[in-house]
Amino acid sequence: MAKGSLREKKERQEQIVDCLRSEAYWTSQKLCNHLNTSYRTLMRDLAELKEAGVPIESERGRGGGISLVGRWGIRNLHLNNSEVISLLVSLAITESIKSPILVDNVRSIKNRISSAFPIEQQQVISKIRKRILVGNIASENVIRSYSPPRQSVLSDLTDSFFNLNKIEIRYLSSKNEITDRLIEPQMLALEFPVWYFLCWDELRQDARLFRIDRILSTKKTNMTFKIRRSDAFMEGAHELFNNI
Amino acid sequence: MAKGSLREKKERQEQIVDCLRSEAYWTSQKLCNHLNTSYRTLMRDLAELKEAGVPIESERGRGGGISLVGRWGIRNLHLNNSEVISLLVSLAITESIKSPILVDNVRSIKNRISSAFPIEQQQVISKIRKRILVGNIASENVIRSYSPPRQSVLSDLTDSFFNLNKIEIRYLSSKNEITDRLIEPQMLALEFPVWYFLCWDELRQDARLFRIDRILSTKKTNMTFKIRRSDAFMEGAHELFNNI
DNA sequence: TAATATGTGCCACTAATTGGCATATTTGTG
DNA sequence: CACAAATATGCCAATTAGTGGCACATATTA
Repeated sequence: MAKGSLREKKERQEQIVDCLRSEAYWTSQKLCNHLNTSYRTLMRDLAELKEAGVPIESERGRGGGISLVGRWGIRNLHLNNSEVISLLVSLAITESIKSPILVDNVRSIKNRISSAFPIEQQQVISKIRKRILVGNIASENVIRSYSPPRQSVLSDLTDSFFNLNKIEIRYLSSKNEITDRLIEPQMLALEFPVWYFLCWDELRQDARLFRIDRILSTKKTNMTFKIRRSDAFMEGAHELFNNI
Repeated sequence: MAKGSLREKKERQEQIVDCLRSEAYWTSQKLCNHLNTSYRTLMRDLAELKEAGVPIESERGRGGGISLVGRWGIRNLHLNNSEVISLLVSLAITESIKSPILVDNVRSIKNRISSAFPIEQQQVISKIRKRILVGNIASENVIRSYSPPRQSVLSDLTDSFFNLNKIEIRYLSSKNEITDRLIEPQMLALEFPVWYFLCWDELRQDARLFRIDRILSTKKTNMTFKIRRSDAFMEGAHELFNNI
């Protein structure tokens, strides 16, 4: 390549974004100087960055210049499956709270995060989102009777939920009766701060609701299950819950 | 460059990551084939990607291969100032709920998101984080008496909070007395779902707590203020609140 | 109208990228 | 233990993608 180019293209483009982030307004001259690069190359870089989706805005004419719209950027954030879900659930919770300080932003962030993933992953994420519901704060009664569930029970259940594995549970009903069940954890619902599993009960061949802290113990199985139509699990609860 | 190279480096490296995300295991041969590139170039790309922080793992020897650790990736997510804060607040809220399904992930995501920003921004973010507190769910009394604040009041207050501008407010005290005050919104605290502003009250020259839905109206000013030591605003509340 | 910005097409120069080859190095298997 | 299958690396010649300079277009403001 031509004279004076020491760093490589990629690095230089990152520098440009960093510059634009650190100060609100730049002119191309100032940037050329700062980066020690030619005007022509700068303009090419800017064009490439814009094409790549970096929200760079430029104003022509006297008093014009170059600026970055979202001046805060996340680069290269690698998350695993359950971290993505946590992130989305977290935003959904915040949204459901209708906390005025945040609510405007939260929805758009949720969508932006979702669409920041590659398309194939978006479909997977979207499927999981449909299986998680967030409602209102639980009633005082429920909150008072709520106790945090055991960690092992919890991880078994979430595994089972994500991997679509049937699971055996020992459950303490609200009438204080202990029963053993084989269930398909179809959906998850949150009524602050209590989680419920909306399940298909194999033995009773019907939909059942299980409060997570009332599940006493679990036993994994290798049997898999398929997602059922959500209608059965929602029965008039549509107004109470929202998908994440 | 040498034969058969149609796309550019950057694009090819993105393709590599996409491949690794779409399937759990690849061998270099398979990747070379798929990308129509030479082995040598592939290895160089992999090295570069690793250096750039992409969590690629490779196992040598028979049965070895190349894989991506976090197979879900966000690329190029551009957020503005308040969106970043919303995201972090949202995660903090989730964390404070101690919702067992998420709590393990949430803390690590929070940190990963924070550190995914350029260093200069990390400092700014960290300063704001110190000014936002999250406590427990408000008491039933408070929840019952809570009404969502007016949007205009809200946006004035958040502007004032982020830009460090003093602001005049008309406040309805818990004794139902209406007073006018000039305040510095130093900190924000959440007791689910109620937000409080921890402020320096100019006229009374003391720290005061304002419940957001009791602020009747606001009037912006151009006066700026400085962050004060948080001690005055916390007074024994340290155990009740956590920074986001 | 002049001054000051960004945006673009063209072209020659060249250094950064590429691919091939040889060679380590690691690991599992018969 | 020897062999096979994988990743990892150094070197070098070929070449192309990237660069910079120049001229010109276009937009905006004073």
